[in-house]
Amino acid sequence: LKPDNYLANIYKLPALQAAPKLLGCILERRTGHGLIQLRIVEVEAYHQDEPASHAYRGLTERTAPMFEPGGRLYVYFTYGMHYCVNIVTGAKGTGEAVLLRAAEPLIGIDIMREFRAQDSITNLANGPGKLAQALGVNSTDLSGELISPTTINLVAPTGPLSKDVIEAAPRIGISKAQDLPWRFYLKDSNFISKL
DNA sequence: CTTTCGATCCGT
DNA sequence: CGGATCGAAAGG
Repeated sequence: LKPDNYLANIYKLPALQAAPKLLGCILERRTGHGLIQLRIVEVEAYHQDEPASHAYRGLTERTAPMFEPGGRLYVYFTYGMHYCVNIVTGAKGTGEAVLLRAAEPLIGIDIMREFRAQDSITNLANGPGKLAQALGVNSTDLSGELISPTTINLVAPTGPLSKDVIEAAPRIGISKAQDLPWRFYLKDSNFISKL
């Protein structure tokens, strides 16, 4: 499979299957200040049949992007000050997405330091709000196309990850469905949220 | 219409 | 552990 087809097939999957496959993929964005790249190390799956998901109560103006075909972005604003970035997956009409929780900075580190007002590399994108801020995401980026030079791009890893470097655990910061182990992260990463 | 509370972060 | 800060969703 070519890299593009590789990702296109992941976008078609249900969020629960797509989530672990997005680990190791490279997130990139071209900003006015230069190129930013990060390696995804932690994600969470959400879908409409489960009460912790924004899509649980059906299609609303806010959650509409989750019901679009896989490959778009679902960006939401929360706690009065933070943005979070999701990759929508699945077919049109199914409300599901993968929350990007943490990533390892690779390229454009000084740009991210500026966006975050933070010097420590391990503290640039080790949380969903921090990750969005490191990418320079704001209200103009709500629910855009994923594959576009003006928004955010995803690049497949050089090779498939072996299953035993991935850990599954309960999701963070939710009050419902806390038992579901739908959070996935790379075991050996130093860039996970909640160190 | 009014109230509640969140897929968070940071400083204490 | 609590404050910041605001919009979506729940409640009356």
